[in-house]
Amino acid sequence: MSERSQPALPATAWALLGLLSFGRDLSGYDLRRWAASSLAFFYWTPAPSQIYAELRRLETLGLVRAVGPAGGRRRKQLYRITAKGTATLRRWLERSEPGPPVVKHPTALRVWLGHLMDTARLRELVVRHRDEMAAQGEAAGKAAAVAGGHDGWEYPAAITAWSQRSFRAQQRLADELLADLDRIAGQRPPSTED
Amino acid sequence: MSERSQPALPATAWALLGLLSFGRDLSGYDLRRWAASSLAFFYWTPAPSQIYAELRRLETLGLVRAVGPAGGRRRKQLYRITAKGTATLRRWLERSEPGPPVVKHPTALRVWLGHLMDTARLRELVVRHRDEMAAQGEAAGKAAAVAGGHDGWEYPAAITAWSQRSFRAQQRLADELLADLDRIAGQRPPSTED
DNA sequence: GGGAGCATGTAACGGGTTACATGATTGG
DNA sequence: CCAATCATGTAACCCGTTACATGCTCCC
Repeated sequence: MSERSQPALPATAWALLGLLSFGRDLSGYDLRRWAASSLAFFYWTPAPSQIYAELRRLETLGLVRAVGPAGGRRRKQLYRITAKGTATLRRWLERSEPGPPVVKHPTALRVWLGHLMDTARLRELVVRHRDEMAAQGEAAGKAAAVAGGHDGWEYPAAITAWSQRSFRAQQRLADELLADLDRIAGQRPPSTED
Repeated sequence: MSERSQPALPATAWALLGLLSFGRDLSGYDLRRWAASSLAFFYWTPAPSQIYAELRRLETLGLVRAVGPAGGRRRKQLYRITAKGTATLRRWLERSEPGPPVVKHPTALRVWLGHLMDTARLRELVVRHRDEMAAQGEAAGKAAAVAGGHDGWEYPAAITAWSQRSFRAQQRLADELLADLDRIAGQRPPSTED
């Protein structure tokens, strides 16, 4: 028991353990899809190859265990979290510091560099971003509805609802930004104002 | 002129060119600090070592040019964007597709896994997140005020103002999430409700 | 039987981080 | 003169992506 500090696993490992912590047996493929439709809203989706690689590592560490294909005949390797895996994840959640949310917003970057861009194109990019946020909001809403149905899924339901509200907020922010953009575009050209 | 498609530079390169596109001569150190106090709000801050490495690459590509230390005696290498650098950046802004904003939200991840956590600790994490958003909002507000002063900085001013509003929105979202958390915590234990 | 989606993987690459080292300059 | 900050860099590492390969299974 000299394992005082955590094994220092990469983010993918914690994400996968988290997905498995809800008690289902899942394949790499399942994990990818589920991550894409829930984790993706507030965290991130690892590439498939990374998922499979990480699953093998977790297995050698004894944090997950390969279980026989449930359905039967498909060549589909299912994984189940072990007691040790749950304990490790729980310890990580309790002990590690969350750190600040990381955002990387390509559209905002372009607005920031608006002085180098065509104003019409810039505006169009922001409009597309706003529409994208609306679409994401809908997707999150569906995920929230699904999670809300299950017993014991109160937390995923809460966080997907939060995601939905977050996307809606970003929609509004994009609209406000568009107003600012129009104001700037109206002032920039040698205008005949006043 | 066979350079039809972009040189496919990494994100750091575009960030640095962007910082330099405002016309000032900057050192690696300056770039780091300025990135940390503006770009960081909506994009990201590369590690110092990465900045210096990338600057050398940009120089060999002829996109930036080393200029003599302005102040004089300090051992401080300043860089200036070249005409080719501006043209390349401009072309990238016009041609490349922004892609979706990427968020990686460690606190949301923990809420999502709330079933493995102590409710009091979870609540505390969200409170800390909210306070952090408030602090960031203030920082963005200051950056917006600075940018608002300069002529020709309308776009940075707009995007920092947008950042500020974004942080405020996240504050509110965190408060709503706290309410949800309390609701869940109130229901979970074998309660005497009704 | 053939195509669409399922399912798992390999190999190469590089971007970015972490940790560390070094010296110069400034201010008390 | 000493400490703090400024300023630049090296070296090692590895996570994660991209591109590609493979075969299975279902269904028409």
